[in-house]
Amino acid sequence: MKRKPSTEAAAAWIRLMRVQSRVLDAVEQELKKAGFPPLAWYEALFELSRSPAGELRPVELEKQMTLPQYATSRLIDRLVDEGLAVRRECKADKRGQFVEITDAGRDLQKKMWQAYSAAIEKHVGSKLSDADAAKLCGLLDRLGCSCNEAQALAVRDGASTR
Amino acid sequence: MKRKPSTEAAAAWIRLMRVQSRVLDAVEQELKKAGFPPLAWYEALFELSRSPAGELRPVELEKQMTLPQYATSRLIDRLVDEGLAVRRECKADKRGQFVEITDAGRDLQKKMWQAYSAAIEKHVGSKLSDADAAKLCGLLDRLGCSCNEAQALAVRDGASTR
DNA sequence: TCAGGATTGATGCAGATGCATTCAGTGCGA
DNA sequence: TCGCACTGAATGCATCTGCATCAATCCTGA
Repeated sequence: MKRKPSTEAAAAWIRLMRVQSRVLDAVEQELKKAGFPPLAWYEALFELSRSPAGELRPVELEKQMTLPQYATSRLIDRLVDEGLAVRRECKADKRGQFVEITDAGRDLQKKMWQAYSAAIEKHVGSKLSDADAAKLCGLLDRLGCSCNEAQALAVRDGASTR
Repeated sequence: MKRKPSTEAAAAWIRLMRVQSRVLDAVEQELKKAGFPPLAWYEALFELSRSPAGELRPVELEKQMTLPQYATSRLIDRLVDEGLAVRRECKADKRGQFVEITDAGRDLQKKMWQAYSAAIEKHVGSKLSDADAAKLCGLLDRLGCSCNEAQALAVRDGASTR
């Protein structure tokens, strides 16, 4: 009789969990050692910087980053506290607001990309041929109902800014 | 000129992060909806239950689970609070202790496996052929300096208890 | 035009986490 | 056998997270 999750599926599951957490830890550690804030800040700054006017509604940011609403709200608090972004009122919808990246924010995003891209290369790029990386993408996409394209591009586009 | 992290590597990185978090969230949610504690509790109970005497030194547990020391200490606190494990003194090394799983702990571990295995099947098994799952394993292993075998077996062995 | 429901964003609270430190106990070398 | 470095485990503190809830505004349909 076949096992419910096959041996292979179970092994894939556990590796997905373990490997991701190892690799993520490694990358976060490198950022931290370089004196940078957590990855989430980078992601947020990146999303803001690549948006047309350098500003986004919190709701948008939330969607891009797949973060819960309250987490987004607090992340913005921190960015604002550090002068990396500012809140602007939204005339069209008075419930809402815009979050705009500041020059300091753009600057930090670029600096972080140096360290971030190096970490990706070290922990992923250098361990997989491009062809294998592409295969891995394909397999992962089958699990994730596909990351939306915007997100898939988040890192790649960043590359052009270095 | 080639980009430092190739497009493929960057895409693999971002998918690894996003897909893992989606899948993990989904699985954790199902456990929670079924009224169970978090996955970490299962892992700990599983490690304890499969150890020869049903007990482990916190240090061992820590290694199996790749958790920081203080996290292990607190996880054990919670297990003990809920009567799922007990702390026993370690005569051989008075600094240390043993953590022993209780009947209630074994029971919960088995019950959780029902929900857990179903969730793995739903979110991983059903989306990948066994051959693809194996391929995914192979690629992930290249990134993770390989999960150690014990860990790789954590889920699979559990299957035999259902 | 107004009631009622949906959306946007913030926040109080409880629990979890990371970090550094502490304390007890061990074992080795002088 | 003493001193000292190391190991095993707990904990105080600040921060972060998850959850539920709130207030404000918006939208829709009668």
